[in-house]
Amino acid sequence: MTLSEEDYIKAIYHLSEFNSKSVATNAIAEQMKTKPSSVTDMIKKLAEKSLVNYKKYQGVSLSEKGRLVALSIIRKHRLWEVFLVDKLNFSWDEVHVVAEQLEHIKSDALIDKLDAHLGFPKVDPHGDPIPNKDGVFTKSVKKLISELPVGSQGVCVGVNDSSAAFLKFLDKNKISLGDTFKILEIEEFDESVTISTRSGSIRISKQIATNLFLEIVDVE
Amino acid sequence: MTLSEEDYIKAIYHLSEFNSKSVATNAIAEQMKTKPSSVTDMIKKLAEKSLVNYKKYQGVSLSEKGRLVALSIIRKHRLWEVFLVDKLNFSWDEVHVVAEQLEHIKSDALIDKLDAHLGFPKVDPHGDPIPNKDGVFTKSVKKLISELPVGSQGVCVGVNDSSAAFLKFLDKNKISLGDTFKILEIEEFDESVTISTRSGSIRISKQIATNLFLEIVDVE
DNA sequence: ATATTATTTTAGACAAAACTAAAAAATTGT
DNA sequence: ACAATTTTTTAGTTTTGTCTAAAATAATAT
Repeated sequence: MTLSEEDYIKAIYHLSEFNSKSVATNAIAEQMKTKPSSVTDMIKKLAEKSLVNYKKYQGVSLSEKGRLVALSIIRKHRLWEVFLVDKLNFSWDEVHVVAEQLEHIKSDALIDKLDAHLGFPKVDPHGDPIPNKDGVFTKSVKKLISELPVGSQGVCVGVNDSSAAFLKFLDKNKISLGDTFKILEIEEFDESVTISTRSGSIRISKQIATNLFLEIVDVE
Repeated sequence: MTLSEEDYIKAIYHLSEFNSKSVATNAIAEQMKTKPSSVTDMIKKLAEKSLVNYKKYQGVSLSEKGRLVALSIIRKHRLWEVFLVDKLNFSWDEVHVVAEQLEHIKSDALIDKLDAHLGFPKVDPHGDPIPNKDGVFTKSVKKLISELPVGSQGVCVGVNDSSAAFLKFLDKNKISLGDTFKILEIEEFDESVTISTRSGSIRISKQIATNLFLEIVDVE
């Protein structure tokens, strides 16, 4: 597989991740920052190799073979992200670009050993699940803290309100994207939530809880 | 820099590492497993970018700029080799192929952090020195144990005699390529040598000492 | 010294992956 | 329903790195 082919497969995977229908040529062109005509050319090549299902003017979808290729690239990408953050002390938001290069390194032994070295992580630093060797993974869901029951656990991946005041609050309370939180208790009276963080547990108001997204795995 | 350009630069560096004269087109073609005509084409491109000094029919040599590019690739290659052996438990002889891919990853921050993570190693698992960011490195020399004075230290990188009997002896005494040895004592009477290994110290006969190569750094 | 051999370069072609411009098909608006 | 618009595909180039075949230069041998 060429580097370029792998990038197309990945793009098609991500574009069909949620709607699961066939993907438009234009959409791929936009994602890949290229022209629709180039996309058509590449799709034909991928169809030749039966990595995608393709009929003229009807868009494309990944074949089962293509889906497994996509998942193996995503597995590599996410494992490298864990490595960069956990072992090399990169921050949460710096790792994507480098991982885009590392994901194309071809060596099964390397990925197996990297996986073991990292302690077989289940999610990457953004809270996204890491597929196993056979492409199996637990889907994750992004939810507001206020929507979650006691006992839930997840990685903080986003905010609803990005006002300076709110970000300042987060900073003061040592809450950063990429942190793992667990819901310990929900106060019936005012719906404030107690969450555990690395540095202890804190109580946050309902208003805060409706502005913080957690990425949850294992919820099915 | 293209992947291909980087490979040519590296090939030219390695071919001129010892004789330091200009390198023949044919030699590069052989190293790169390609045809001389392709080499000429690429050399012209590298000359355009003033990475090499080139005059028709006269061979090529790296410019200072080219030499620094070569050393930065070699730095990356050797750091990754250390990572693969020290952190991922690859063995000595498995790492080269994977490192050939990893050396092309473009990110200064990555290499800096990898270097720190590995504890700023001076040599790779083969005993070859790792250039620093500015391309400075201590040359290494390959010598027989019998040629070295007491106090020398180096990585075992090769054998003179590769008979089954000799290799069996090495195995029995837990001597493997990639091990680091130090010369503790040389017995005047029979020129036998005591060396320290990871698992203690052993005495080897002169015959053994004239059949084991160490790669020595810092001898200059 | 010059004929023979070996090396290196040129010229012309090809495959991969992109592009532009134009044609074909599908979708949308009235 | 059909004209206008949008999307997709085709056709023909371009660039990068390779190739083969042939020409040019250098090295060698008698």
